[in-house]
Amino acid sequence: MSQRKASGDVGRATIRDVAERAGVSVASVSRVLSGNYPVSEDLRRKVMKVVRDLDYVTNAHARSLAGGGTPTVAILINNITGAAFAHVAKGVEGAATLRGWLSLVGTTGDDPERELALVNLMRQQGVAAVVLLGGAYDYDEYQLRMARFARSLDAAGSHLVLVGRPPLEGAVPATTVDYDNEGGAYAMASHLLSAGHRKVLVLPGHAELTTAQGRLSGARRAFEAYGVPFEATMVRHGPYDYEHGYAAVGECLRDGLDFTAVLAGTDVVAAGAMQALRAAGLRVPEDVSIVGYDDIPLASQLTPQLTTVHVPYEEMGRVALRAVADRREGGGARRKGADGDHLVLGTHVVVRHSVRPPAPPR
Amino acid sequence: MSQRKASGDVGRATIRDVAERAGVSVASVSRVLSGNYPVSEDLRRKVMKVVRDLDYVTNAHARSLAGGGTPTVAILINNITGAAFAHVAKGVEGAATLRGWLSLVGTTGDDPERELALVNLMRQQGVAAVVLLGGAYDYDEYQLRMARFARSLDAAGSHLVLVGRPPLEGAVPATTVDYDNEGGAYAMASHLLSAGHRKVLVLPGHAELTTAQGRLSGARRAFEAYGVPFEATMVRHGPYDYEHGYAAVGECLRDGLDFTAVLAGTDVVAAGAMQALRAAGLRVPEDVSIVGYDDIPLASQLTPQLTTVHVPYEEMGRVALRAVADRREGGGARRKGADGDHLVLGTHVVVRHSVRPPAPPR
DNA sequence: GTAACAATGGGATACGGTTTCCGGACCCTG
DNA sequence: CAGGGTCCGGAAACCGTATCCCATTGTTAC
Repeated sequence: MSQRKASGDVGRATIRDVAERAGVSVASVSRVLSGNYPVSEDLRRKVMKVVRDLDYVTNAHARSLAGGGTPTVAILINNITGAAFAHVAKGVEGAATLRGWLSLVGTTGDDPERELALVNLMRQQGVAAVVLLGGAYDYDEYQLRMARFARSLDAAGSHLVLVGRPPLEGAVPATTVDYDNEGGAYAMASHLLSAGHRKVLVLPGHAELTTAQGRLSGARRAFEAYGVPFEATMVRHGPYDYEHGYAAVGECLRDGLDFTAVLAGTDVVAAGAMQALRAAGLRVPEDVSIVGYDDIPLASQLTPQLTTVHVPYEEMGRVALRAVADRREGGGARRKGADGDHLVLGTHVVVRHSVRPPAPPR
Repeated sequence: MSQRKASGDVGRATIRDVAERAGVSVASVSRVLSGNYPVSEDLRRKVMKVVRDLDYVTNAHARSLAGGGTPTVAILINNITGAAFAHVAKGVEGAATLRGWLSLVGTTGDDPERELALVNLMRQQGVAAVVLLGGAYDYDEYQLRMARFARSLDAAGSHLVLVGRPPLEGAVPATTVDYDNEGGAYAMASHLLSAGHRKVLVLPGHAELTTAQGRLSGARRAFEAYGVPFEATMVRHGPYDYEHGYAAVGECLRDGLDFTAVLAGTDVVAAGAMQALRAAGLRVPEDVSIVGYDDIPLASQLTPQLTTVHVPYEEMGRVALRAVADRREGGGARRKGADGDHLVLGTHVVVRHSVRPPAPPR
C-alpha cells in the first residue's frame, strides 16, 4: 500500500503537489518560481494559478539545503529594551530587509553561557553573519573568547561583527564597527570645562565595561588639556541605568561633595541624576549642569532637554550589515586582507538646555 | 575525478566527515548527538572527541527538513524602537529561549505590503507561530486580511497570534492576547475626575487605531459615569509620539482652550504635552495635571513622575508564547475547539506625582 | 550447549527543493 | 521537405540529517 500522501493531507503543500496539479514537472515549477531560467508564458500562467490556489510557499529549509536560500543575519543583544541597542538593531534589520535578507534576534542577558549557546545556535542556522552588540566586559579571557567565536564562525562560512566595542587584537577574522567613544567624551567634557565648570561629578559606568573605560579616559584627557586636576573622588562607577544615576547623585549630595556639573555615562543615568538633584531641591541647569551620552530620544524629552553626545547607532547598524554584504559579494577574493576590518564612525556634541556656566562660588 | 570534498575543504563540516573520521557510521553520530537512542560509552567518547576537534555543529536546515529541529517563533513589530513593543518582544523571546525555541524578529514599519511579505517569509521558514504586535488600523479589509493570514498559517501547520489588538471575528484559527485597554482608560479617567478635574484635554491617538479607540471610549464611559459632559472639542487625535503631544498642547493653549488636565494616549505623548506646558510657563501638576498610558520606564523618569496605566507588556509576550507552546503540546487533539482563543490581561493605574486637584477657578 | 533475547551499530531511505543532463518538440531557413 | 538550431520539459542526482529496519554480538535461561 502506498505510504505517500493521502489526498486530503493537512500538511503543507510541496512543490510536487503543485507540479502534479498543474500537470507539469517538478523542475518546471522550480524554474517558474526562481525565475532564473526561461519558461513559456503559458507554463508560467498554469503554474502560478496553482500556486495561488494552493497558497504554496517554498520550504526555506529545503531550499537552503539545496544551496539557495535567503541569507540571514543574527543580532545578539544584551537587552532588547535598551534604547541604544534597539536603534542599532533597527539599522541592521532595515538594511537587511532592503537586501531581502532575514534577521534573527537573540538576547544574551549579559550571560557568557547564553552568549556561547547563541553563537552555536546561529552557527547551526548557517547565518551569514553574527552581529554582537554593545560594550564588552574587559575580562582577561574576553579576547580569547571572541577570537574563538570569530574563527569558529569563519570556518563555518559565517562571519563575526562586533558593534560598539573595541576591535580584536591580532589576525582574527572579524569586523568591528565602532564609534569615536573617547572623542565624544573628550568633546563633552570640554564643553563643560569651557563653560567654566571645574568641579564635575563623573558617572562613567561600570569600571570593567569597555564603553565606560573609553568615556572615562576621554573625559580625563579633556581635563588634562584644560589643566584641571582630575580627582578620583569625583568618579562614581555603576551600571548604566536610571537607578544608579539617582543613587549616585543622592549619595554625593549627602556626602557633601562639592560639584557644579554632572558628566553622566549615558542619557538614562543623566535622567536619574537629574531627578536626584530635583529631589534635593536643586535646579537644573541653574544650580547644577548635566550632560549625558548616546542621544537617545529620552534626551530631548527630559526637562530641560539634555545636552549630550550623539552616537549614530542606527547608522552603525546599517554600516555593519553593509560590511557583511560587501564581504559576501566580494567572495573569497579578498578574504585574506579582510581580516580585522575596523570601521569607526564619528560622534558629536548636541547642545540643548542642560548646561549653564557655574554659579559664582558659594 | 571525484567531485566530492577535497581534503582541505574550507566549508562547514558535515556529519559524514565526523563519522568517517571517527570510523563509525553516520547513524551512530546522529544518535550520539541527539541522545535519544542508547549508545555505548566507547562510541560516545570517540564521536565527541571528533566533534570537538572539528568544531562540528549540526545543520539546522537539514535537521528540520528531516523532521527534527527547534521550533521557531516569529515576532512582527511595527517599530522595534518603541518601548512598549520592545517589552512584549522581550517577553516572547525570554519565554521562547526558556523552552529552547528560537525567535525571529521582523519590522513592518506600518506597511501592509511588508507585513504580507513577512508573513509569507515566515511561512517559508516553517515557524511554529507568528506573533503580530501592536494596535491595528481598523480599515474594512483588516478583518479579511488577518483572517487570510490566520488560515494561511494554519494550513501550513503554523499559527497566528495577535497581541495588543482586538480578536478576529468568526471562527478564525488565531489566538489573541489582549489587555483591558478600555478598562485602564476608564480607571485613569476616573482618577482624574475624582480628583476634581472637569475640563480635560484628551489626546487618544490616531482615530483609526484600535488602541486609541479603546482608550477613548473608556474615557468617555468614565465621564458618563461621573455625569460630566464629554466635549468633542477637547479631543485631539494624532500619532503616538512626543511631537504630537507637544504640538497638540501648544495648539490648544494658543486657541485659548480651557483645561486643567491632560489625558494622554501614551506616556510618550504625555512627555511631549508636559514639555509644551512648561514652555508656556505652566507648572505640572500645580497648574495642569497630566496622565499617560503604558507605564514604560520613561514614565518614572520624567519630572514629575507620571501617573499612568500599567500594561503588562512583558507578561503578554510570555503568555502569547505559552499559548502557542500549549497548543503545540496538546497536538491536534483540541485543534477544533482552540479556534479563536482570546486571553485578556488586566491593567491598573499607577499613581505617581503628576496629578493634583485643579486650582480654584481662575 | 543451544535457543531466545537485549543491546547496539550500520545501511538505506525520506524530507522538499534545486540543478544538471538529455531527449524531444518546435520553428526557421535553404 | 529536410536539416539544423533553439528551447523547454522530464528524470535523477544531490544537499545534511533523522530514523526505520536489519544484522551482529554478547548474555541469560533452560
